[in-house]
Amino acid sequence: MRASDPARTSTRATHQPEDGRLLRGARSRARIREAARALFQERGFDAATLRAIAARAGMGASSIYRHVQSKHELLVLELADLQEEAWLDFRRQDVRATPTRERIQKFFQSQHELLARHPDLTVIAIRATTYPDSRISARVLALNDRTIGLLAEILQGGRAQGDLDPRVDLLAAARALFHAAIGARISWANGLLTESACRTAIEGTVELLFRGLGRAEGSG
Amino acid sequence: MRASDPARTSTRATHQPEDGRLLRGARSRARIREAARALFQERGFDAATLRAIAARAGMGASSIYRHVQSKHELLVLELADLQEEAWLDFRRQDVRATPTRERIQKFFQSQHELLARHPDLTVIAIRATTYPDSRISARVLALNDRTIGLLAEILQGGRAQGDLDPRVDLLAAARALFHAAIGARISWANGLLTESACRTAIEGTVELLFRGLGRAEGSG
DNA sequence: CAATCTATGCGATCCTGTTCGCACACATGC
DNA sequence: GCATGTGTGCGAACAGGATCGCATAGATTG
Repeated sequence: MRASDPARTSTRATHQPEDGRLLRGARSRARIREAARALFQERGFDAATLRAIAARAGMGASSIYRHVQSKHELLVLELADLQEEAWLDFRRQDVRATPTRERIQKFFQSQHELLARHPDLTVIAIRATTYPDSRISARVLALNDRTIGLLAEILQGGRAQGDLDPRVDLLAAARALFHAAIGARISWANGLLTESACRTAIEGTVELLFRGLGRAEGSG
Repeated sequence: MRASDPARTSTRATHQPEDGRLLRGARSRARIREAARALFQERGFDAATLRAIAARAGMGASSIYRHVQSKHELLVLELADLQEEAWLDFRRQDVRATPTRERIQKFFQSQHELLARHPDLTVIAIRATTYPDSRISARVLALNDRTIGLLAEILQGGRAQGDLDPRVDLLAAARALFHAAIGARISWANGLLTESACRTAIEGTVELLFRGLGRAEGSG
């Protein structure tokens, strides 16, 4: 087997925590991530060359692959951080008693606010999911699933309070919301939608799903 | 200005229709498309090298760029054909009098049947939309919009027959359906969903949107 | 026919993500 | 201290998509 496998974050049981090599590696990883983040922000993902990232991190390009499986992974790491941030942001201001629809809206707002500042994150993450046999693809999908899970959790709360039709498949609903939001963001990233139009579109989808498309007999 | 611009399909007014050069070009394009289609099918998009496509088409790799802007474009051409086929297939068996929900379901079935045979088409098309400054991205989005338009048209018919709540934004609904379907297909392409599970998921989304998420007072 | 323009084709080359083989540093076991 | 194993780094090389400059065949003009 090859020496180090970038997949695992090292630190085997046999190693002392102050192993010089591991410390060095950890510092390198930190420098790489910092360089990547800065360059993605400055030039965008595609224009941020791996060699440029490496240079800013003070190392050769190939060395990056000791710590990361692919360039996409660098972005996925950012995405994970940002998603965490969006969740914290949401949870901080979430009140479980508010109507479910509003809670969902708030969540998308939190997310949108952060994503709007990092145009690449959404789009390149989507791109990553189009390399089906790469491990990065699975990572992104897992992140997505976590977001979908949070949405489902909110919906679940709504059901418990009788806000929602008890028959609907909440996970399916969460997925639909999530993917619709992504669709809107792709349009935004491609310049077909302004940032606020994108937000409005997402809001519209939420309303749509909540109102229901079919004519509810007795509400027309 | 450069001589030939691959963007336009040549044939300027000044040229006779039997201009030998243009005929030759047309034949080359045909060979390229055939080679690309075959290799995409055999090996998948990523494994189908441009040099291999060129070889099978009987020309040098760089010559392809006389006729096409990028490798992605070769796929988009396939996608456009396939979409046309899906529409024809749908229209052939569509009966306007059937309930709207069923018509929508049928449409997705038509589409799904064709896409299931060409795993790359959906996924790589999505990837293409993640290169925001390329022209291919816009082409794919335009194709998507056409599909969304067709869905909206069906919904419109439903509204005319009183099947649907007159207040909903049909375009937004069409978009939501479309993007939810794409989301399911990405999962399918990544092996998280079997083909039939993917179809079921799409059906579920349609049902969901039609039933409506919010509790319709008087239906529980 | 000569001069010119245009559509097509080609090989060399570039760029960039990624892999490879080797070297070095540190840690561990004898 | 020496052999061995492991974590890290590097430069060279590879692969594949894209670009460039030049060549050629056919069309057009005079």
